[in-house]
Amino acid sequence: MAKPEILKSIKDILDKYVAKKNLRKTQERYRILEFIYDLDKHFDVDELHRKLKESDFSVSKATVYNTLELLLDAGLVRKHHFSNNTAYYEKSYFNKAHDHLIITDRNGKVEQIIEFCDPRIDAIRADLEQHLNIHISDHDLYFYAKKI
Amino acid sequence: MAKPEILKSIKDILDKYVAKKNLRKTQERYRILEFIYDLDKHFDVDELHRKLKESDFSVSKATVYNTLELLLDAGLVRKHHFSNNTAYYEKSYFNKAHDHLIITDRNGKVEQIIEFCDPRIDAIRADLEQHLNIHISDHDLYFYAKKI
DNA sequence: ATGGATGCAAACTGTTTGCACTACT
DNA sequence: AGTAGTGCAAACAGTTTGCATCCAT
Repeated sequence: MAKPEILKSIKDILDKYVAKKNLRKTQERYRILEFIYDLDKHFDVDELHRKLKESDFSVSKATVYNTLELLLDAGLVRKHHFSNNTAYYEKSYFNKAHDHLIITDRNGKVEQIIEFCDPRIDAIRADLEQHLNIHISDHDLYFYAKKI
Repeated sequence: MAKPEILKSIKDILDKYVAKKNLRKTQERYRILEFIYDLDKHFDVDELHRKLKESDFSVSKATVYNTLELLLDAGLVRKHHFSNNTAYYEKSYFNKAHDHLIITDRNGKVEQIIEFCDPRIDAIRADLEQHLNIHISDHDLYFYAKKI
């Protein structure tokens, strides 16, 4: 179970987001948010949908997609595309920006994800922004290693 | 049209690859390879298939997929997953390893791709390899900026 | 009570697969 | 001649969409 103060903070963020956008405070949105913050690794939509079903709270896949989209926009989750065609998500609050080392098996299936954070990325980013006179909103850095 | 010496080199690489793997030297493989090396930007499978059809040489989508897989394994093309569920490809020979700045419109649709290369990535990679005692085979670095 | 959100199923898109036919070796 | 490779269409997986129903406001 996520720590109570974290739970409070993320609900608060969702409250504000929902209020600002004039959306409704549905059970689904809050339950899915809490559920995600109880997970400790990256997950795909199917996995989340299945685990929600296994828990007491079952929702449709459409709602999972909708809610993830909303949480993404609210900055409460991050979305990743590793080197296959499935999107992966992870909670993002109290979980500072980071990069990934993806370890796959021989077939390219994701086996393990190691997170790290390196300040040199921000330096590259700053240089790019200055050099091209643009604003970079985000980045993805993935290193790949194959399991022997 | 790609420079003749480049054409010669890439055909040579494919020749050797095909010979080593005991595969056949089909028209399709060589024509698609040449075609890709005439393109100057990233492309997805659909685009390549369409452009091939528009040119004199039409092949099936299955063959496009098969051939890209083969060229990928031969090291003649690179494959990317930007922040959507389509795979993008690009020629890789005489086109040194590089990273990407993806500029999208408000809807997240890819508008422009700027390539760059920064040695700091290799430094990060080397540190990771040493620290975790693994071999990193590859990496993807994408910076994202939205068109105003 | 109103209409935004959900659930379900159908549609869609990118990719993979199976099988008859073609053409390299 | 033998069989890897191709073309086509059907199957698949992940995601999106349409519409009837439900429930937060």
